[in-house]
Amino acid sequence: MEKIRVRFAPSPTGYLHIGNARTALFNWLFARHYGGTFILRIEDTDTERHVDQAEGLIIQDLQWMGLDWDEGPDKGGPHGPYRQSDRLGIYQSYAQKLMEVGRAYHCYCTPEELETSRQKMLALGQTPRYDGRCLHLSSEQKKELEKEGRQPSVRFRTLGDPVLVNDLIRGEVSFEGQTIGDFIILRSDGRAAYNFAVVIDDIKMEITHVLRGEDHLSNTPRQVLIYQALGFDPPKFGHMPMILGPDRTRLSKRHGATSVISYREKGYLPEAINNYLALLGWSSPDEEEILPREKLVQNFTTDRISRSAAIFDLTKLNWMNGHYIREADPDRITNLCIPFLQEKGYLGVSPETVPRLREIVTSVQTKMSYLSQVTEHVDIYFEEDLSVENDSQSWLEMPESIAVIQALQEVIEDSTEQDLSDGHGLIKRVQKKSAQKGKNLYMPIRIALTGRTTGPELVSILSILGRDRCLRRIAHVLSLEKS
RNA sequence: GUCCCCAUCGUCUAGCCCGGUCAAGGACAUCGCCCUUUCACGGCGGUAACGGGGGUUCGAAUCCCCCUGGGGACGCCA
Repeated sequence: MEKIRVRFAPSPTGYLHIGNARTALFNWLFARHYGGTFILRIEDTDTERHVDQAEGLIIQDLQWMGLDWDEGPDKGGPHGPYRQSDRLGIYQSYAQKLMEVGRAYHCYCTPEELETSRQKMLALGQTPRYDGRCLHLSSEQKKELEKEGRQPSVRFRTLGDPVLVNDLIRGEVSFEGQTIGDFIILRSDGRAAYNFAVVIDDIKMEITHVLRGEDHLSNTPRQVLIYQALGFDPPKFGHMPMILGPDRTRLSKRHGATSVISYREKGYLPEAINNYLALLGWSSPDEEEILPREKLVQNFTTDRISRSAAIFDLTKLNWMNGHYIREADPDRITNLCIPFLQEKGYLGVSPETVPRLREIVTSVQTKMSYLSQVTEHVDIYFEEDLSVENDSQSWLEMPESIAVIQALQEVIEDSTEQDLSDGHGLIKRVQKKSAQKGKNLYMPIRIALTGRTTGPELVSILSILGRDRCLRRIAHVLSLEKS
């Protein structure tokens, strides 16, 4: 069997988008499953939309996701260069070849002229397509147009025959030849247009499989035509279902966070992003949903990619991320939470000055869907002035509760710091002293220490807070009662 | 408008290719119960879907056609 070679070809116009991330992931999984080669190629022929930092950001995101490539602009390889802007000469020589065999020609139309003709056809209810007016220009006419200052672009010449695309996911798809107009392969400034550059690159880089979004399906016949005109076999195509927003339109900024980096910054784990994205348009043959990356690699085949578009469901991502957080090593989670705690000002000058940081974070590890939520849960350890919430208030109106809190105060006063780390023993003593048990015992303690009816386990709170802060809070709550 | 793709619970999906084992399975969400000093986690259970209409067939979620609905493409963007 031939060695599989696939590529991910982003254009550096911004952050790595969730949809592109899934494309990258599927290609990577496919390559790794079959022991093939995964190539990163930068499609930067669009100088207008080019963003300087974008390539680096995209590379960072891919690395964060753990999608490593075997050939690419940063590491080279036998089929480089891997940036389209460095390959312009290659495209031009192939365009020249097409001109020589009569499958491409100069077009002198201006973008404005093309736009008006497009509008006209649209108004007539026709498929907008180039009318071929420059195909039969004589050399005199060309000279005239060039005198006007027009720089020609190069158009591929279509023949009107239907085009068959054999798609791994969709099966045979046929396109009417008449609906495909002659399209531009080289712009008037000499840069290659997308449909041309991809084909040339995929040929030169010996790409065997092209897995991409369904939005590219209707481009495919154009590309197939180029392969045929050049005498090459097209690679195998697989057009993956789109990812849509909750309103069933293409996922975009107005649906909220759509860049990988925004999820990273909110504290999503790469394994959760990978796992969730894998399930958008693909399912495992064993029907499992929690799939670590090795399992993903092992189970991934294109025949289990679905055909219908999928809606990006943040709720399920949150569940899955929460799952991976719970499963993760506490030290790792602690480290990942530090930036959020610092930003909130909880860590002072340096994380090391906060004792028991690990216990603090792990005491709330089961409660988070994403790591930035850590601050909402650990405020009880850091905020000095804790207000008493409404539903806690009614507990404080009961004399029994106050008695428990007073008992707690006395017990802690008689305790050492060491005793505080043995919360069970300490609470037992409060129980004896106050003669309360169950909720009536624990709720007042919780409220005295945190001002709330919900939170981490009491024993963690006791030991994390320590003797002094416990006493301060108890005194505070009791003083509220008296006033 | 034209071309192309798609159509199973609210959402992601299994099943469809090779029709009967599907009174349609799982997951998220939701509801209830249990566990539990609280919340969360976890466990158990419930509600919930084959878009519509025609065929073919003894039998259709599965095959065919039409309709409807959704998406994509139609650029000197990728």
